[in-house]
Amino acid sequence: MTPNETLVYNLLRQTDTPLSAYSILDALRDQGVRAPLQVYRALNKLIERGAVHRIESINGFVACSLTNCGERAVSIFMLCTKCERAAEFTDPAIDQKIDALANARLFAADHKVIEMTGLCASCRDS
Amino acid sequence: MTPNETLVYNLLRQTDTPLSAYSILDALRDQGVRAPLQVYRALNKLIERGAVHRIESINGFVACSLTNCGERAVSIFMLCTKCERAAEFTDPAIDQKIDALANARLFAADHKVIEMTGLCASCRDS
DNA sequence: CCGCCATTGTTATTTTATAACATAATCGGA
DNA sequence: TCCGATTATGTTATAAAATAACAATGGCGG
Ligand SMILES: [Zn+2]
Ligand SMILES: [Zn+2]
Ligand SMILES: [Zn+2]
Ligand SMILES: [Zn+2]
Repeated sequence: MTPNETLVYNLLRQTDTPLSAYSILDALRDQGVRAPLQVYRALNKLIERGAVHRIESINGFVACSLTNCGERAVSIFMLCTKCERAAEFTDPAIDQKIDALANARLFAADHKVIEMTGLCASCRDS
Repeated sequence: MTPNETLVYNLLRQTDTPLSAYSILDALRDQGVRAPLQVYRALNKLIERGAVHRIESINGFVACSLTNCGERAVSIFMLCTKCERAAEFTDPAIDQKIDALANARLFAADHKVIEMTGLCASCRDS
């Protein structure tokens, strides 16, 4: 892991809310990260190796909170619109059903995304 | 449906590849649409009523190809990276399993996204 | 006719991501 | 050791996507 990747990864692991690339940049500016590309390059490498996930629906990035999240099964994210926390899960049964749907259509999937937005358990009653 | 919404919706129905808001703008410029906001406003209204879907992973928009796609079940998109076509499906069993996962976590979902990228049936052999 | 409200139009700005190019560090073989 | 290739970095500029702020229009009910 290169220095820039380490900086980005350690920052992401400290939070359970997705960060935008530019907020990562701001947070790391005093540690030598000065340009968006430095952040995006680090993020892309981290994503490639499964250490970080991109949250498509909010243009954010989170560290993977599961072990061995590599391409085994799709990650399912629950994104709270109030506290902004992201919770990551996998569900082999759902994954298998999605694969079956793709196979039935002869679609060769190389990346799968499942995201939900709504209110988390602690935000829904308050 | 307002004039701008009609323009955007009719354009989206003519294609099976997702369009970006700015390519919609370009296509409708000679019909009086001049600013991004006119497109985004129309898109938001169309999305609200389920006539159009946003494809999160590519910042694109497609007309719904199913009947009564309203909030009943989640839409599942297969996005070909070669021909760029988007195919939309629903699968009640998958939808039910995702709801069960959310319920088990006490998460109140108001929007669900499932997207796959890869090669479609016709592009994978060629 | 008048006030209300939804729709539209316009300019400017913010946010997100990449292009293009230059530089430095690393590493393996001649 | 020297060289060439690859990999990582840094920098500036630009493209792409989305929204803010504000003004003007156009029905429509009273
Ligand atoms: Zn993960
Ligand atoms: Zn919450
Ligand atoms: Zn649909
Ligand atoms: Zn295809």
